[in-house]
Amino acid sequence: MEVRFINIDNYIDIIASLDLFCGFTKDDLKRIFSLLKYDVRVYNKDQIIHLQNERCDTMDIIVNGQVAVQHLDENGNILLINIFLDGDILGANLMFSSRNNYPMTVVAQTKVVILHIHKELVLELCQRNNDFMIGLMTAISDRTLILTDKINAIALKTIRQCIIDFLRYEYHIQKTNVIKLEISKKDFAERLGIQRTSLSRELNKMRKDGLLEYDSKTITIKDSSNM
Amino acid sequence: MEVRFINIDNYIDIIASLDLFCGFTKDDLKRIFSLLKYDVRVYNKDQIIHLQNERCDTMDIIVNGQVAVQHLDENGNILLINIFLDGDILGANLMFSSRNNYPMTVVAQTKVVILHIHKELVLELCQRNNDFMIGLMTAISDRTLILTDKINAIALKTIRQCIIDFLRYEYHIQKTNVIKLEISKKDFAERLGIQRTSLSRELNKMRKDGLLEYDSKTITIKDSSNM
DNA sequence: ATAAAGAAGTTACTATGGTAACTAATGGAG
DNA sequence: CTCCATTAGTTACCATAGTAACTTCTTTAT
Repeated sequence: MEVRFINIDNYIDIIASLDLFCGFTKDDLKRIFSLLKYDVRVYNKDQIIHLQNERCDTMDIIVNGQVAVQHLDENGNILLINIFLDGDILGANLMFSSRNNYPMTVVAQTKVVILHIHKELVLELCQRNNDFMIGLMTAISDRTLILTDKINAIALKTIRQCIIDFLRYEYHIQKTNVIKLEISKKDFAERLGIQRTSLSRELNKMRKDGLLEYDSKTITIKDSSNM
Repeated sequence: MEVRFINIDNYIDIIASLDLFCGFTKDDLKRIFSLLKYDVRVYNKDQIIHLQNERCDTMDIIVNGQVAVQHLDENGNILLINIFLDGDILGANLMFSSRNNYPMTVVAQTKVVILHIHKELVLELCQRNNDFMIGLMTAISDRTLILTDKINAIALKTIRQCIIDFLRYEYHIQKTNVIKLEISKKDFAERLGIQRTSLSRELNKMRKDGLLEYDSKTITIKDSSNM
């Protein structure tokens, strides 16, 4: 559970390259960050970065690595909301909202370097630079879309419908009937918030119904007319 | 399906009283709105204000009335996301996000008066007044909380768990075991995204299990230890 | 006051999907 | 290369909740 504290200088190039800071020069950033209202920390894979209900005092920028935001229930069932990557921002919405507790759990998916910027510094950056404010606004607005997409993806749907929606979406992206799975079946199940065995069973049924074929790495759409 | 167009002057007092416009005088507002990048419209109960996937070009302020944001599936099943009231803002997130189609359906719950402000005017107001921008930021941030709350409320839960969560929350608000229902059972079911009959059945089971009593207006918690 | 509409309750039937308890396959680490 | 851990697949069993087709109770409008 090691959390290493790290000097900002090692990361100033990466930070300066983020869209959010495009209105600042490296020297600006060095000066601003010298005010010390930030931490850079390293988290190991599977380490919890923020627990649900934990108070939020910092805006987090992922400098390097992958972070999962997930809903957990009391039995440990997981619904993955989204994976965030290098340059993505977490907690910005909680900084400006009327409540500031993490509504979900944030977990490192890989080794992750995170820049935690304290609230006062965020507000200062907003005042100092309009592009920064607009950038934050966009980040927060996009967050609402991730959440509505998630609701649309899971609400009122059977497992089969979720699978079909996923395949439709991936067909649209990959432009082929042979959909390459970038994630494990286990992770796919978590993404839909269902049991792995239930996913397995439904894929099997769909194969029997002649809708698709699949192996561990791909799903091949056979009959798109009935999906 | 009548949509009446109305002059802003009738509503300038109400608009000026909204938190969002606290940084503007009535004269400021009259001058700004004279630029004509807005509409005021009246919608009747049950009229659709924005359909899912419809493009969003305006930020909507509810001047008067109630509006429901809901997820609909292909069979017409409803999951109510939230009810918005006088002074609430809709679509602000879509204005700043990288995608701008309504992810859900917006329906008038009562007769509603809505101020539709066009994107350019919103951006102008942001530049002109920092309080307006901060106000928008808060509105959008709070929207993410509504959505995460909704996901937490329905994801991975049985009907009984949803009912218990609702009662716990209402107990916390109403501070009595006799929970007054402000909504119909039908609406309650929509809020949980379930069938009305399933809600009915589960309430019945919970009564048989000695957890609660209920009638059309109230639910009385009998055994909070097992909830 | 009464009809008509809407909300609420009931229940038999059924499909969906979670649980548990396995076996089989895959893939790193040493 | 082979162990061990992780991931994947299978299936019997059962609980949950949707569907449909009713009845009964409330409102509301005339």
